[in-house]
Amino acid sequence: MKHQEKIFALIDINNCYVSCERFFNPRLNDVPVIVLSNNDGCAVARSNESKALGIKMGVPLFQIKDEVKKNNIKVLSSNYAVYAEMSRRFHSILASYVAPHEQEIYSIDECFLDLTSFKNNYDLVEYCQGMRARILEWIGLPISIGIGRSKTEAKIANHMAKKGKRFNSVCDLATMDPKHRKYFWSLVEVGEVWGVGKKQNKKLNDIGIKTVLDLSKANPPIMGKMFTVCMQRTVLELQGISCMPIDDQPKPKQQIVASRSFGVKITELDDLKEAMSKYVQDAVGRLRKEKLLCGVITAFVQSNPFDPSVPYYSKAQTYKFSEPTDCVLDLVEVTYRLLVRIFKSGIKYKKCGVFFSDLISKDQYIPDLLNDHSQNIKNENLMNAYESIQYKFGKAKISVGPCYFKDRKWSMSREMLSKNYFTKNGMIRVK
DNA sequence: TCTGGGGTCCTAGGACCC
DNA sequence: TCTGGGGTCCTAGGACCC
Repeated sequence: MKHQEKIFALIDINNCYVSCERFFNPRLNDVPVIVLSNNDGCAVARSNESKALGIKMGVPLFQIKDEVKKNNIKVLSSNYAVYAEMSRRFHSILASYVAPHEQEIYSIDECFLDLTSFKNNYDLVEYCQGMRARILEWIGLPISIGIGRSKTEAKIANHMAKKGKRFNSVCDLATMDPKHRKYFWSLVEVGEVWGVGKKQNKKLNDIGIKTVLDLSKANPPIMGKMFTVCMQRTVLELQGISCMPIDDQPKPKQQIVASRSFGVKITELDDLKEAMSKYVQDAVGRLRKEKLLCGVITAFVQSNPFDPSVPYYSKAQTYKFSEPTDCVLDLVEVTYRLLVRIFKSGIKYKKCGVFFSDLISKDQYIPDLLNDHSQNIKNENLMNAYESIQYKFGKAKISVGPCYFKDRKWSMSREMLSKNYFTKNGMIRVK
């Protein structure tokens, strides 16, 4: 049987966080802009003007402060509440183009669509240009679209759509003349391929595979042996054989992590406790939203790994619950006990956090017959009341520990934060 | 002075079992 | 004297992604 050719599109928001900020503040248009990571640490989004100035992805702000000043680069703290709402709208518009099983929400700013059923009756480039125009008109975000016979090829096509002016932001590798495809691929470094990171890039270069074209010509089983099964799949995907289907129903989470670096160094156990309890409450919020229970909790603390003047301190402790839980009181209490065990005085702490793992679905969990189930019911009532109060009156009204008070020592810095342009119902604020 | 946070998957190796 | 081998599960660590 002939291999059934699939068609995928990868749609992403150009310079996502910068584009979101520009939608609400047009004065940021046509000037260099960067958006920083938490704590105003690194540049995680750059406008094209900033990229042209040579600002690299992930570079710490303090290393580029001269360039920022000289070129009058606009610098913003990240405003995830706004980006998340813009992302929701982006994905929901794309959902209107395909059946539910044909859309995969890959990340905050990326989405795969399976367009196989459109290939015979539509000009795909024209169709995708329509999407682009609609997203720009409806939510003001610029996007790029790559089309390919596999997800990996669609990713490369997306890269080309951004780099090559001739493509006008939509690049279709699936129907491109193979001669042209080969030519373009000879110009793209192999490190651009989805799944090829720094280490593998080097290893590939060492054996003479330098471009996408080189990798596409490799022998899949041999590459599987020399590297991993993932690499084998990547080569096959570049050869037009789709190995990764659309994942329209993401698996339930396997772990939940909540952690932050501190704005200043922390030395006191009490401050760590406050910070930890906030992170636990954040993680519990996500746990309950996904209707999961936590079986294992890990708490960790770290000093600054970049400070060469003191030895790096990093410690973690894990606790397994006899019965999985989503009760914030249990989880905070255990975290405190773990924290006491990993705390060492005299250390300047830079970061701490918690991992929840061994997550199981609340609906499928069968409680131990020998345990007292009445406590679970009490806990659930407590949690519901707790969450209702927070929703109605704000998080600062009730919490475990004083962690939602403003201006805690350990709070992260966000000195260049834009407004929250949305209300809690997702409406745009007018004032 | 100042360096993000939240994830997934794969592999190798050890323990254990029959 | 000769001393198997296949399977599973778990964990730590690595690599990668956005």
